[in-house]
Amino acid sequence: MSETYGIAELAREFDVTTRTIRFYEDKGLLAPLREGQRRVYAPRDRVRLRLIMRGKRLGFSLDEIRQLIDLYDVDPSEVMQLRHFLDKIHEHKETLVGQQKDIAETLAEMERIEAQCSALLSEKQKNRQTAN
Amino acid sequence: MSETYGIAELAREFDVTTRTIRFYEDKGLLAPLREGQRRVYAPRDRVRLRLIMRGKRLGFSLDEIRQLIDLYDVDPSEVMQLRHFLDKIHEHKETLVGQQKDIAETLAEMERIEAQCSALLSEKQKNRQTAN
DNA sequence: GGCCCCCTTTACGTTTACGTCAACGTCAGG
DNA sequence: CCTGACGTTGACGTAAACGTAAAGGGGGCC
Repeated sequence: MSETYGIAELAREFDVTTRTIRFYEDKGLLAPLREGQRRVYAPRDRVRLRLIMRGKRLGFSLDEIRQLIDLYDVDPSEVMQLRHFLDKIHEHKETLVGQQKDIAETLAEMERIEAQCSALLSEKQKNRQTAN
Repeated sequence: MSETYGIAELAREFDVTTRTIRFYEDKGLLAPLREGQRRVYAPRDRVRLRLIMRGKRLGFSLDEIRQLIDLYDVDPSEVMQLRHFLDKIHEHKETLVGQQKDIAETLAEMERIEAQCSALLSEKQKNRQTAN
């Protein structure tokens, strides 16, 4: 029995508004089934939503995110575009590797500043000790 | 002799428009000197611009980026806020580590898909071989 | 002097990613 | 039957991050 979800349920789980979820549907990022009017979300929609959130945390636009998650369910029978598909993956990979580098650099600097700052702090402490 | 730069010069180097650079100034991310009307950028402004671009690649808002680069030139004499300062650094570090995780996951999936896809492609090639 | 290039400010336009009503349907509980 | 929770579409509002056009100053050079 594949589980299903209501829109409010997903909204709560991912800490977004229902408006947001509908917006993503408008933009073609989600395509839930309908029960009459009401949207019914399958597990795959939930997975997609998780991917969307992850993409957002990495600063991608909804358009880029759509391209990204479309990579997850390409029809392998249409191999006509397989090369092109691999190219897109390479693009994304390069972007991500670039981000890894940016993060590593930034983290290094953060820790440099942090160390410097901690040193200053502990020196202040020592001064208070000797002042006693 | 500390080198200086014109706005167009920096714009070319970082591949943004002059409008963008002025916009960053409006938002308090840059504060170049003036020679009459004209903006004159020192090396530290150039460094800041580089930090801005890096922040953007990581998906931070200009506001977050301003907070980030403000961390780089805090006055160490004002140790009153040293604790608070360390806290901010920790926040940023956590965000970055989270992003690292997100990227690692995404990259892993990309490579999974890629491998799967490559396998399919080479199989196609084999079929063409046997068809000959 | 005329042209070109770089610079300036002011101001309105645009895209993205939603927020915020409004106005209405549906179903369960009291 | 009424209320309240949850859902729907549609339309307008908004903040961020610039783009773009208008209107002009100043300098170099041929």
